[in-house]
Amino acid sequence: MDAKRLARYEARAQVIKALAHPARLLIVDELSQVEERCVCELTEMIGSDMSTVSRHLAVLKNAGLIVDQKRGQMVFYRLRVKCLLKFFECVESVLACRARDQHELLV
Amino acid sequence: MDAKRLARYEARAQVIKALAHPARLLIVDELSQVEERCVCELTEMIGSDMSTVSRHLAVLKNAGLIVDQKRGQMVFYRLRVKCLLKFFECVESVLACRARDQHELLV
DNA sequence: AGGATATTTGGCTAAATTGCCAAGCATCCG
DNA sequence: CGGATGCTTGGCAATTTAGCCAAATATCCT
Repeated sequence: MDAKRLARYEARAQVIKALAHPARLLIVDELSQVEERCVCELTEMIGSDMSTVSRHLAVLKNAGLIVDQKRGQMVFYRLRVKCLLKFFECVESVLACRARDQHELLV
Repeated sequence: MDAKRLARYEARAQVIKALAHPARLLIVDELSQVEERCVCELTEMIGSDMSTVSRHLAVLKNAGLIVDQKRGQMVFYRLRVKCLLKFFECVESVLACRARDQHELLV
């Protein structure tokens, strides 16, 4: 694999890796529906320590998927790209396909 | 996060995690162009040990993204879902967005 | 049978990821 | 000022992931 091609796949992998966690998927899913959420709201929804959620948000931000905005003592996050729904449609079709095959095995 | 929602995000995360590696992205990219490839061809393209590539292929297969078919002593892999191109379009738009922002910082 | 080729798997080590607690920082309120 | 609130960061332990070599398996060829 030549250096240029490798660099491109590494850049893609970084973005995809940022999405590869249940809590971060919840965050992205939520932000695709409500414009913005503060850390405390997301922490409530996810149900783990706020420090953990803060780190998840940092991963998503670092990957360029979300942006933050501080207002008062709260920090609000929102999506930076809108195409993630198509993304998830594809993931769901993989899951549906897999479920169908497993069902056929049982018959 | 209730159990059902968690289960769904975990299933999604497993699929996405399978894609979150440069070598596996190369494999998927290649298979979106050429119908099928044997392990030896992919090993040649990636440039690491065949055992490593075989493990990457197992990850993708386990996630339901590719299927294998043995013919003679060779094993051929092909994509099981066709929607991955849309997937990558989205990733690319994230990267483009990020690049634009970084460029603006320099100006 | 016996050697060559293609692939997978076991075993190991190094590195990355995750999640919690505690501590730090900034902002608000009394 | 001083305490409370919202969030981030340092530090640590547990788990997962990645990649290599060597060994095992399967198929092909002679």
